[in-house]
Amino acid sequence: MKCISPNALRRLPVYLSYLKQLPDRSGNISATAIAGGLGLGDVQVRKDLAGISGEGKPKTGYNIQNLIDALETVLGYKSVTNAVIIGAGRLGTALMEYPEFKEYGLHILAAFDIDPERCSSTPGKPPVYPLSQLAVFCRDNAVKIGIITVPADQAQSVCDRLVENSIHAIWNFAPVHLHAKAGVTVQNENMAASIALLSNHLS
Amino acid sequence: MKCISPNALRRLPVYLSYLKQLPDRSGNISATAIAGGLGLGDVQVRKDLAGISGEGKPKTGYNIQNLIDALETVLGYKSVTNAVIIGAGRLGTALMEYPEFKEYGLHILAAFDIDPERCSSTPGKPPVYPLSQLAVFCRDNAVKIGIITVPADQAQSVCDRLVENSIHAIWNFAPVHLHAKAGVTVQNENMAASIALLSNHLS
DNA sequence: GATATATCGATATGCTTTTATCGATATATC
DNA sequence: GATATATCGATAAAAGCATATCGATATATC
Repeated sequence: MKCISPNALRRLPVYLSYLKQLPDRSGNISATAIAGGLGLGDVQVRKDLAGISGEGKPKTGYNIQNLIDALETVLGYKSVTNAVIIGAGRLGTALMEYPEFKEYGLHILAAFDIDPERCSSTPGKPPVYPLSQLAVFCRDNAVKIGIITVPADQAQSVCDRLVENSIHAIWNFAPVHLHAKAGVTVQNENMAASIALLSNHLS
Repeated sequence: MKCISPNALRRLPVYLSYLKQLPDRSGNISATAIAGGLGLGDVQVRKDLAGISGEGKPKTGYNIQNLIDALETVLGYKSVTNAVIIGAGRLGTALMEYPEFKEYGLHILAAFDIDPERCSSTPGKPPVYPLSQLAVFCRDNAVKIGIITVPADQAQSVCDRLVENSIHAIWNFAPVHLHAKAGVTVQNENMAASIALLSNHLS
């Protein structure tokens, strides 16, 4: 597989959601049209798509359905990735029920919390287990992604614990910057950074 | 004011939270130490800090408290920016009560929703008004940032409406890519992109 | 069938960001 | 006071991204 640059990878889901929003998905679409619809440069779109599709035709563009398929495959939406949530507070439970995750191939198997009061097992929702069961659960269920929604001061230790249990992809919503050994990807969902960009623009 | 690159700007809040976590904030710290603590390169940290502080001394580093002050000033945490939330659903209400925003100088004045059932006015919480009152409220309250937490299909029209009301900084949590005319910054909080980066790393 | 046009893919240019290198300097040690 | 060391700031090199340009090609029009 060709290597896709991180920046391009971030744009692919944007293309995908744009294509899925189209009223008519039969027929073709050009990179120029996608770029116009999203407010991006046409060359950039073409280059990003060239990396994953390779079936663009001059004058006509790309077959929309094939492009959607290719994007979903590259983005892993067609396969299922198992994940767990650590921290069943307000944000954790909100994410547990976030309907879009299914579309993205992300399957939340369970959540974990130190507080026994939060542990529960409602039908139709992912169960919440005590944190002590994390290690066994990860080993038995091929968990690939750990989602951290604990308070800031506990986040790094939870992160370490996930890494110990062979989880190499971590998605952190706690307002701290986590890091882990090489080979482990940590995606820090940084609200403060977003605010910084916005307020910098205002001044 | 010197211009800070967007990437550097995203790192500044990370430095700030690292410094605030230190057990002892008196005394000095070197760029090398910060870099080590965060898993970044020392040159990068030094360069980022040079852009905002300019008071690093060889051998000793930076005065921690001064650095915190400088970071908070640059990031706008010392001044207050007024914001409104459009969409008082689950995510919207979660953000309304997100305690970190205060720290970041972001003041959520109110939320708006089309559903009258969601409109309310509880003491101690930001009020939720009908969407029809948005224009007047924005004009009267110096609102600078609009936070969008409506469903995907309504997000772009809400965005356009905010722009019409002279709001030039928009923070979008709906799972679509919004865009606006030049001069308006749109920060798309893209969950799908984060998942893409994680699952790409796994494969 | 010839011509025109939209669009692709590739190559090249320019810009931004990161990383490396090096002299200068503040403190510590002898 | 001389020497050693950690660290800064600046400059330079490298890498990564975005944008521009151009020939090639599929379709449409005459």
